[in-house]
Amino acid sequence: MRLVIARCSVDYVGRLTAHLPMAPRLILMKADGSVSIHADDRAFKPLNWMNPPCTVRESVNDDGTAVWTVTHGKSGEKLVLSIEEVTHDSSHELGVDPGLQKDGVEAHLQELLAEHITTLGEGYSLIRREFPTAIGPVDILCRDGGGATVAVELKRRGDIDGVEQLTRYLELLNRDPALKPVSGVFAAQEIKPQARVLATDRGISCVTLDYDALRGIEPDTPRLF
Amino acid sequence: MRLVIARCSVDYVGRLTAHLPMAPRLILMKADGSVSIHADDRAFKPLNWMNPPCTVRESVNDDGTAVWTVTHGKSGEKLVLSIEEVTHDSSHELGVDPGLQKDGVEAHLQELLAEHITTLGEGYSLIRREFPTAIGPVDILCRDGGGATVAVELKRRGDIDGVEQLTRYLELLNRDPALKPVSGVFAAQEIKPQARVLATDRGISCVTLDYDALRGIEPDTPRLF
DNA sequence: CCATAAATGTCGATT
DNA sequence: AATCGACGTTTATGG
Repeated sequence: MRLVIARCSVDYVGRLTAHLPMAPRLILMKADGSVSIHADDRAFKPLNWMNPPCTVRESVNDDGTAVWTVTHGKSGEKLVLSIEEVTHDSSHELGVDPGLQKDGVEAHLQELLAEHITTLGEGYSLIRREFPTAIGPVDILCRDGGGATVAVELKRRGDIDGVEQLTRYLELLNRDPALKPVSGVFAAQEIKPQARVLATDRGISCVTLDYDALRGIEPDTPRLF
Repeated sequence: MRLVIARCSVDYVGRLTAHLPMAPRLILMKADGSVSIHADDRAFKPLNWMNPPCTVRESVNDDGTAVWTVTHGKSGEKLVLSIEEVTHDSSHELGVDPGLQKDGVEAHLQELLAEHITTLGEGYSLIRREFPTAIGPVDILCRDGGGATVAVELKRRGDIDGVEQLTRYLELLNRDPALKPVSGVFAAQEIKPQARVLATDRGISCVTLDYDALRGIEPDTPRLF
């Protein structure tokens, strides 16, 4: 990883055209070949960047300023840096990162809810996760206490488009005489007010999930070992 | 801007839970208060980060390792860094960045299509761009060769939610006796297969736009100067 | 490699 | 504060 602090101007030509006037910035060049140009704000987001795989060509202008041309072969995108005043330039060997362990993303929620399907109501039973349809997999398909089919759409944050998604599934599933009638459950850690209104309006029930609680309790069908 | 290269382990608790085992990384602390932890890959995306406004508290463990606790007051998110071996630590004054000038393709596309409305078909004529409705402006409203109203939704990338958006407009517009019947056109530089399927199922036609071609040809109504 | 859905999405405008 | 739409979205995953 190479860290350069320098006054630079940048031009990007690719999916759009962008220009950065000359100013002091951080140029971050990673071992994966990526280049990103950071100001002292915008949180972790760079002003400009180039994703790998890309190649960097260094040249020198007539007036002595260095020019780095970063090219992304596949897409034809190009990033051109003119570098005036280098305040800092250091390289560091970091090695391969052991990587990030995440817990609490949608996949985990789905696992947990499938394991604790009675969270949705007394007598519920799982049919299957990722139930395939022509327009994509339904997160969870199950039966309610009365044996009727229930389609569950799962989100970490329940927004209006999640309700739309579930609505599409329900429409399709209810065309199948073997499954019909299929009701819908919109389950999320947090459900936005408007999403709740839309869901209710469409006869879809909303369930707010408590991840920590789900993780804490015993599974519906305890393991044998 | 402070750049620290150090062996560190990181724990994030907030919207999800995440853990990074001890390894050498870049810790980037910006003047805006943000903190981000980078490995030598993943392009410009950090392994972990905290957005401003947040506060950093430095303390020292019993075994002498430094612990930085980054707290986001509003959301309750927390980032805890244990720092073992600092290889590099430097600070740099960058000042306020003059900022990025973008010349987007996006806005231009609407202009071009409005100018070349016959791209959609023989005899098409523009009613207006950004036609206002109660749920937001329709990108382009026009008439087809037979004089019937056509609503156009325009995207750079045509995804399924663009079709949903257009569907909502169409439903609304078709309640207006003066406009009815209104048909829909989904126009984008690239249309995803699933979006195309959904659009077709709803009687919405799809048009793939060629930005360069649109820019190259003469306008339908040539300018007088 | 293409298509699709998730993301600690982020970011900005608007209500 | 919530919503909506755009993003050079990026990233992971499954076919």
